[in-house]
Amino acid sequence: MADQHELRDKGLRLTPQRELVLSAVRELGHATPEEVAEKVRQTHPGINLSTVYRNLETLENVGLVQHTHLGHGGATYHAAEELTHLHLVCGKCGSVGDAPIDVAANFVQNLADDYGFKTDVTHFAVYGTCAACVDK
Amino acid sequence: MADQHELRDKGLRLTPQRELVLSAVRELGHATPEEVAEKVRQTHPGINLSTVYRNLETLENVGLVQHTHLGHGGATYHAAEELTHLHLVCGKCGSVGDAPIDVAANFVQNLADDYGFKTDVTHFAVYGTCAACVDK
DNA sequence: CCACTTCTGCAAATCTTTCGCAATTAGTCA
DNA sequence: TGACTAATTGCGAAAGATTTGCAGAAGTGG
Repeated sequence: MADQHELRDKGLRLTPQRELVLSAVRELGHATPEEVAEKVRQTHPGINLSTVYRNLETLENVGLVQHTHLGHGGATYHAAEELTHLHLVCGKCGSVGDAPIDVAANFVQNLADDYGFKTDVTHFAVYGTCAACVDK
Repeated sequence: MADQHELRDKGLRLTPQRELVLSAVRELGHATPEEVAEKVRQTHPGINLSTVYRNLETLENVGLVQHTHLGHGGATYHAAEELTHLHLVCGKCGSVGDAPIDVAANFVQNLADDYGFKTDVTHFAVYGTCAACVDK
């Protein structure tokens, strides 16, 4: 019911596919369109990949989900309310770690002060080498 | 001649295509493989896109160029010696601004201290809204 | 229940990047 | 300089990801 309201409040139609895509994103935390589709197929086997793509886009337009680039081609989707962390992508092992956005507070402030740039800290991935790989 | 040395010192063969790809990257500053190819075609019309991709990869392996993800699918290449800035990508107008890496020094330090994560600050783009678009 | 508009499924089209292969070419050495 | 060997190029095909056009199906408001 909550779902129904939040989707319809945004002016969207309430379709099973749409609901499932949204809840898949919420359950998965990080997820590529492919992964979302796979998740949705558990309860709705016939769903088409195009539908997943379109719904992710639609949900993003109304602000319920957001995507992040973790480096390669593919985007990764998150539920909007869960976007309280940034991603630390290790170039060696490929792991994706999280860190609270607070660690970037200073950085964001610098960019705002010096360049008038309003940083969307949840939208970019941070590249580097994770602790485990640094030790090697 | 300087070029010849730097390429051969890395154990690479000196082909016209290779040299042209490298100088195209240097002249262009930021460039997608497609843009590099276009630039190279000005003096070497027959060059194949595959060759550009392969040379970019090769040059990256020996450290003469590097790529950055500015958000969408495509990678953007830079000459290694020019990588002294990070990229501020505006989600509204699509502009790509530069900022010296110093503005991130604090941020990088935080990640190192708290997570043992060694950040490659030149490899990621920073997303947000540029000053011009914020004002609107 | 009807009419209207949005969605979905499907297939084909794009776009970008990678691969296999045969022909070409740079670099090395006699 | 003339081979010889391995790296490199061109080309076409292949692969992967995302988008688009359409016709039919489904939700929405009246």
